Amino acid sequence: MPVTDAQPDTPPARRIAHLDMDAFYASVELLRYPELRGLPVVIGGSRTQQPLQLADGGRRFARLRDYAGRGVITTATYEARALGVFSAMGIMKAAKLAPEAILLPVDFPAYRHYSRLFKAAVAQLAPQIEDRGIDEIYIDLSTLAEDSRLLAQRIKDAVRAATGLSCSICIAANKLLAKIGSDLDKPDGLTLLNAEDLTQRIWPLAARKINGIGPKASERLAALGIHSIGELAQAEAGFLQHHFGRSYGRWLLAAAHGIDERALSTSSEPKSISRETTFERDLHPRDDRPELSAIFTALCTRVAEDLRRKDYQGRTIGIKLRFADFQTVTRDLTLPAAIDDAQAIRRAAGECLRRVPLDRKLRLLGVRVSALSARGAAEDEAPPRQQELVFGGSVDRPSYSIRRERTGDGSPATCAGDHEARER
DNA sequence: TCTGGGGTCCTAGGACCC
DNA sequence: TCTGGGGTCCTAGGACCC
Repeated sequence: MPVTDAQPDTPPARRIAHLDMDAFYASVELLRYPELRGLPVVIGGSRTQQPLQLADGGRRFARLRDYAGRGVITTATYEARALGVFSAMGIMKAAKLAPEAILLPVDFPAYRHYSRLFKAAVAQLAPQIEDRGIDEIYIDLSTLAEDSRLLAQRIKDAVRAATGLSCSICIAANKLLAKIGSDLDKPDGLTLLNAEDLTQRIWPLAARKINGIGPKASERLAALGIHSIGELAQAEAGFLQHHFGRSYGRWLLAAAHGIDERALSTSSEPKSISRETTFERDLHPRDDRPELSAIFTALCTRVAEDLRRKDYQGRTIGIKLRFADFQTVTRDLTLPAAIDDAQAIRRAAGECLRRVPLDRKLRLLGVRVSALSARGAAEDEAPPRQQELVFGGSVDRPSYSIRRERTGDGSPATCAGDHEARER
């Protein structure tokens, strides 16, 4: 028999690693402030004070109890987590649990620097990498020959050599399992999962541990008596599809059985660029109009700077408002051509704003640009008409329909197409 | 002393086209 | 005029992730 490549029933086994840096932001800060090692330290807050340099060479750090404001915790060291303090917790709440914990401001440039270092170190050993944010990646090891444990240890060593930081890593058959596995032995973990581990090590875990089952879905599952991944795996397909829809229901069951065929996505383009801010105090569109107006314009300016820096422009401009009661609304507007300058963004965002009734206090304002394209040919557009830029006010230009404008300017293919349609 | 900021993806309805 | 249907674009909201 000639050798063929047809082996339909046994696809080659994949080896996928998930690597997650341990308490990443906090660990970077400990490199800078080694005297904080072993202490409960949290990173977060919007206006957190920098450590104070003392005359004797020492430093004075802010404590959680000193904080007043609306910030949340971004990262906590394991010592702080032991006190019940976790990511996304309001700082004021965390201060009740651990008033003496050290509080440091976030320093994204520093974290991005270490992020690049660890990713570059891994890429030296295994180039097939999917970026999953600042502190985690997937790595496809399928084409490498080396033993999994040795490979994982080499990757961990390389990350530590490049950054001085520890990470947790899991090698499994797919992204879903590798992601769950990297959390099993944190910090500084090294976990290998094979097919037999599914029932023993995965099924006892909470369904919430599956990437894609969030707070809402896990709550609904719990209401149906499903708490663990194993319980989810035993559920009837029809039952899950009835309660969660066809698509999500099917996915839930497959995930619980450890099935995940997704390939790594080794490159991607941004889909949107946005800036938003939560105010220190709630602002009223009428009483605080000048302040809101200034914030709104500043957000547009920052988005425009981001676009320029990254060489993108966008056709869809959107706003996000969060009222004092936390109700959130969005409005967006698609323009005939992509833009990237602050004034044009401000005008379009202003149009969006006029479609929201502004009768209540706001806590957040955001501006987003999507439908992005690389900045290039279409840079020379007619200069935008001057208009008064006021927050939510009546601007003397009438609100306009983009849909009308688009059909109005007549795309070349329209007429011929119309005829053909009527012929039928 | 409630609840950050930057993202992605999905759903669903209406407009519009063929 | 109603019937029928598929496809795309736009908009709004929501779940989820880091």
